[in-house]
Amino acid sequence: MQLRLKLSGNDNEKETTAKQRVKQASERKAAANESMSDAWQRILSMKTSDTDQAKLLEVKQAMASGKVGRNPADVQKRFSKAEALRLFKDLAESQREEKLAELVAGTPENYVLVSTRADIDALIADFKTADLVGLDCETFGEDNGALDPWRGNMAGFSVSTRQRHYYVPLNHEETPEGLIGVDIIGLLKPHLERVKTVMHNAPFDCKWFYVKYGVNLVDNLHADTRIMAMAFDENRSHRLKDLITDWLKIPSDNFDQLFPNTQFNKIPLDVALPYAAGDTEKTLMLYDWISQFYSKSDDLKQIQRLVFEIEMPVCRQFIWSDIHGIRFDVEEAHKLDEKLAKEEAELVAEITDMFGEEINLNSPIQLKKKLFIDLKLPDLEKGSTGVKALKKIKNAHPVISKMLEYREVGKLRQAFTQKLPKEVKSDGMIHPWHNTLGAATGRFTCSNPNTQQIPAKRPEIRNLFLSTNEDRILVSMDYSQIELRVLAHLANEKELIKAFKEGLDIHSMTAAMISAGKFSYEDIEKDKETQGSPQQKFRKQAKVVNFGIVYGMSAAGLSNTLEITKEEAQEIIDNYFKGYPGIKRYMDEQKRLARKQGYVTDLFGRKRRLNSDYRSKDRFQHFRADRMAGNFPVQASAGSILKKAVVDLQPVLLQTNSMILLQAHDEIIYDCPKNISLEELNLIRETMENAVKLVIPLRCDLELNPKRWLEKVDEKEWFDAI
DNA sequence: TGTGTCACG
DNA sequence: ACGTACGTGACACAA
Repeated sequence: MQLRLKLSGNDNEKETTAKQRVKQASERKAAANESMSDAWQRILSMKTSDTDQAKLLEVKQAMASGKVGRNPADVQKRFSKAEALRLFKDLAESQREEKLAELVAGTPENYVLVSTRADIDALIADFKTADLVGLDCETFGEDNGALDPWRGNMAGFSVSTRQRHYYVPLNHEETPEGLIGVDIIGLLKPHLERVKTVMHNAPFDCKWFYVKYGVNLVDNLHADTRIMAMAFDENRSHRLKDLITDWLKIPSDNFDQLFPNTQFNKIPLDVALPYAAGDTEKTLMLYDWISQFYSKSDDLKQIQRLVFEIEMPVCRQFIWSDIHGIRFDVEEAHKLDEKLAKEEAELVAEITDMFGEEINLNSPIQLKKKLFIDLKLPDLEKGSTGVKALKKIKNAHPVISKMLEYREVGKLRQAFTQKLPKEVKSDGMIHPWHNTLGAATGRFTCSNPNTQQIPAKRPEIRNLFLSTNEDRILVSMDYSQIELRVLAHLANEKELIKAFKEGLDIHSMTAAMISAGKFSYEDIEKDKETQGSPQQKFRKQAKVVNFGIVYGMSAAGLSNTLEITKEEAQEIIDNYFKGYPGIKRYMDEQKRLARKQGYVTDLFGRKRRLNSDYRSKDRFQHFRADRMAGNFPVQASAGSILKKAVVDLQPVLLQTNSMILLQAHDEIIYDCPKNISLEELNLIRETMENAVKLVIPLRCDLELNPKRWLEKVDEKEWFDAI
């Protein structure tokens, strides 16, 4: 076990100039006159970043205790900060080697490196008696391929039963002789697919096993400790290492510190064993640690139900979604990108012309200088060059509207037409990573790529997403006004409930409310499409208010977005709350609860813990927490309703031969057979609508996109033709 | 690595 | 003294 690190280049080999010789001579003189403690005092009093300062102090201590010493070649020179930092590297390296040696020497008796056929049999025997097995795979690959099962490779995986902890090497540079020619996966597959497992960040391991080896770990996945931890405390780091250190008080090794810039397949097996098997042992321990709390209170029992009845099934469902992926039209994407590139180039030329010089239009610093100093345009947003700020000064100079166009085109290219084709894997599909419990509110997040932020206003990007094949169609179903419906239910706001029950246009309803008697609901409805009418203006404002109120918007905030005075904004808010007194009551109650209990909950018992925010000395932080307290139950309940729907949908998906491909908070994109019947689609729709019983009904809108996302086909025409 | 900007619900 | 709309992820720039 020897890991070698590249040593930095040898200074002596460098050519010495006359100037350097003079400098060295004076340094030698200085060095002769300066004691080490003086040198340290000098160095430590220099202006240094916090991390460097910490490093320097560590070096000073290590030198004092003789752990590290000056390089003989440097002794003649004056001791410098640079030399001290070089010593830190040496120190870190020797500590690392020490640590690795310790790790290997301290490998527990019940840790087994699987290196023979007999070891595999022992593992299988343990599988047969294990109630729960911890599992974790180690991966490697060029260019972040270690995070991508469609590009990288699995070095091996670890398995923990409660008795023993195994590391199974699959693709290490070092192959145990006893495993040459042995079909390890083939032997273990039936057992891996049968045991109940627990993993930390299960989607990662499940995807690797399925994509690389066709091993299905999804169906028997019992628990994901990352999800358990998130439900237990949404406000902290959920890395296994951090959870183990903070909750179980067990120190844990950090891979990057132990193996800087090293791929896992290059790691000697005697080190890989304690490191990898350590992780699965800790995963099991973390599982047990969290589990013991579930019986401690009703709240925690509710959290347990949330995890095992909602979160885990949803997690499993979306692992399949991501593995399946969504087809993407690379060719059309390139064409679109070329078209946009032309537009962009023209805009850049025009803008450069108007600016009189070439600047980087993507640099806020350069743009700020150009607009507010060179062109002396009014700076109304504290130096911001964001869309909002630019729109305000649109009339001050013709270049502004060009800038806005450039921004739009540039964004579309860099974030979508340039980026998305790179995400297409060898199977022609985009495989996003849905993190089913990614947001503190319980909502999903999505990455690589984030399909939740594909432009919705311009159809051309969504149009690049295709149905899986000729026999399948895309279907999208989105909950109509789910957050406002949830708010009406939670707040028990009679007017809002009535409006939803009668199927009224909710924004028009609010418009009538904030017009304070000037217009009735009918007045607004009659003229809401009339360009420039006060009715239309009120409805537009009402839409902003309906959303804003859920976010805990203040008069200042509303005046900003509506570009009205604070007084006018306050009046709108007052009218809103006068019209919907239940909402005011509800929001105040949530704040009160949050301040009293330190948390608020959603319809499913999901919690948002805000006590640390309220402990802050910063009063702004308290107001922020108040807004979160008001917003959380609404956002979280809506999100949880969708998750409950996903659980309820499982038999329906089987029955209708359908798949879920994507999710965007209040919307699900399905892959369905081309010959799916209207009755079957309605079954899916009704399952979503009936996920929970609220005082008002939930409604889902259905859209058929047979070939391309957002390319709508009329329902009636489609079924008549089929 | 942090900041600004902007895409989504 | 000030902040003044919730929740995200991705990119380019600047340090």
